[in-house]
Amino acid sequence: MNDLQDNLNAEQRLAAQFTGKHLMVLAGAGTGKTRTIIARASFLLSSGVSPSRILILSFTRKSAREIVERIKADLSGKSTEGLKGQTFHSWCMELIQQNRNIFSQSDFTLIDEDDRESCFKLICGKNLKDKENHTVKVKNVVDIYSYCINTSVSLSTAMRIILFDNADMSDKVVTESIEKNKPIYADLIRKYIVYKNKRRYLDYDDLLLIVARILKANAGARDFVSKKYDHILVDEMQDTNPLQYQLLSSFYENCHLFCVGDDAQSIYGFRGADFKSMHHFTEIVPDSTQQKLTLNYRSTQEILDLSNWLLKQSSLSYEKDLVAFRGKGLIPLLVHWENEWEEANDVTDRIIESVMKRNELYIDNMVLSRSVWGLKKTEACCIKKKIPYTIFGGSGLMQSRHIRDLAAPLRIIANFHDELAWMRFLMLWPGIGEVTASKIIGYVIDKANLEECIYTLMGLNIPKEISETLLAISDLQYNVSEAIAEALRVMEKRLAEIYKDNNWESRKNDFELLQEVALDTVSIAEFVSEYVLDPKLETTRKGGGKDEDHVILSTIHSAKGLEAKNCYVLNVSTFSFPSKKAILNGEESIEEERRCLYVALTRAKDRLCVYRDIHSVHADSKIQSESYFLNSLDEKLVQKVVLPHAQYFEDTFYGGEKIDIDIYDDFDFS
DNA sequence: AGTCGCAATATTTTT
DNA sequence: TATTGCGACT
Repeated sequence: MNDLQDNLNAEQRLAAQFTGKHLMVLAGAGTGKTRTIIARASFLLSSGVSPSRILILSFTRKSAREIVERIKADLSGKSTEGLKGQTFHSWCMELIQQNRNIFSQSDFTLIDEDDRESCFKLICGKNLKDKENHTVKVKNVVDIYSYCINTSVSLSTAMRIILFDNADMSDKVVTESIEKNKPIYADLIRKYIVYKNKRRYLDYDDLLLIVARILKANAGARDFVSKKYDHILVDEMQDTNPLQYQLLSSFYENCHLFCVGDDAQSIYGFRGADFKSMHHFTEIVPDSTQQKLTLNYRSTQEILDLSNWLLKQSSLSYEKDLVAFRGKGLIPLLVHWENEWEEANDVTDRIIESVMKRNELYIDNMVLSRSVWGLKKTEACCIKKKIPYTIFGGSGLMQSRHIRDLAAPLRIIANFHDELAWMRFLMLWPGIGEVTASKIIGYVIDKANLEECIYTLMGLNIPKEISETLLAISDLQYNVSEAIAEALRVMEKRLAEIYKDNNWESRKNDFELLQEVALDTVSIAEFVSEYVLDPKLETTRKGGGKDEDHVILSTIHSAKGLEAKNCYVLNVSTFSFPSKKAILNGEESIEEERRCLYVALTRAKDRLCVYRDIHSVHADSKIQSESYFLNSLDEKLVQKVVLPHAQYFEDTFYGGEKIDIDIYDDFDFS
């Protein structure tokens, strides 16, 4: 065979060279998941399978891209032409576009999450109240709708999970409230579906839903599409939701599934991911086999001991007891701080130490946090100490307001029926708010073509830049970069005004980046639909030069699949692992938080630093201190470090139960 | 009636 | 730190 196959251990080789029909590989963290997928791809290619008949799917763009990149790097000799790694969403998008006769969708506009929210806002109107006179939150409506689509649960169930899954309300009260308000939500959702239809919008969920439903219902179509592939390799299987399962079920017959995942790393429950179905894979999928990978190559045993301990505290049994191939190493540090600046300062000091004293690279250091917000102070310290960094996670550049502002006129050119784009674009200009914008849209949306729209706009008493912008870019359909430059030329003055107090200078630089990215696309229409699904700019927020060595600051979610010699996990304190919200949401959410922390801990290869507030053992409430993950931490698992400022507070450390009493109880003030 | 500016506020996580 | 809500002004 070749080197790649020889370097596998027995378990990995068994998986990579599997010759049965379907296989589910249950792989613990760091056990060579990606390596096994690559070896599988390589094995298939060597056995004569054409690259175009192998489909590689993953849940996130990052992991999909990474796998293909690594395959291409590792198999540089072989023909990997046509081998693609996609997200479920981009794959479905492609199927819909390439098979218009099957899926009957043409000339649609794909809308992203923000647009979807705008749609619902439009439908809900201002200050919509429910039967109990609470304001209906648009975000909640979106989440409920999406949860229904992705998991096939009933509206009531979705409402219960998103709205109410809250420990202090009695079940009866919750059920009553749901029954009372259900019609309101049902109505909004129906209106949304009608609205999307009218405007020819598809949202993310529609992409999966259309493909899944049509393939399920139509045997001919199913046969036709599934015969395009021989092998489907699915990474991060634990993040797959019921809708995606249904989608895959259409391929059981004609394709071989090769799925890889780790139940202990399932952290997308909020999107309907259902890791438990991984355990039942052999029951759900006919003709399937299971295979485990248990030997960890990434970390030292001390790091795994702590990670294993964390899972063992759970009431769920994950049956994970990772063993380090590399053997013994350094004990993880548990660093205590008094305030978050001290934490950020210490992290960046340790990074400098790694680079200066141990001659490591910046990229050997990774800082992990539950939320993007939690990285802020560390980012500030990186800037101060001139440490180059890249941030992963959170909303990327394409989500940011100024980019969407500039993209809005381009969207209008691509499809002048795009009401949401009109709304955004028109409201940029002085004197035009929601009401006037709607009025103007009423004038233009039913015109026969774009020229007539622009002509109509010129006749209205509104800022002339509106028609000017559209006119300037209307013949640049096939020169996207130029179109952006032109739109910017007309709009710059206004944008500068809007963002003058909000780092206009750095936003201005983003526009140049946008132009650069646009060079790769052929038409505005293509650019618009492509950037919704795959905003290529998501990780370009850098504090250094282009390909310069850099530290990675990442949310835990975005760090899945990554690893680094030194990992710093921020703020593993009482109020944040698990968060108050998760505690309120009950057992399932708490377990998801636990898995989140598990993912973070298992990223480290050599050195792991876990940070926490020195006051962590004191909690606001009993339930909080009881569920805190590091509560009964075995002291042998970590080495305790107390930062100088926190030392002052160390005496107040109290590990026992906190009892609330009324200190005025003994007095009579009546 | 509609827009704009200011003050208050609440922060997961991703396609 | 970005968004939202409210009140004042056109």
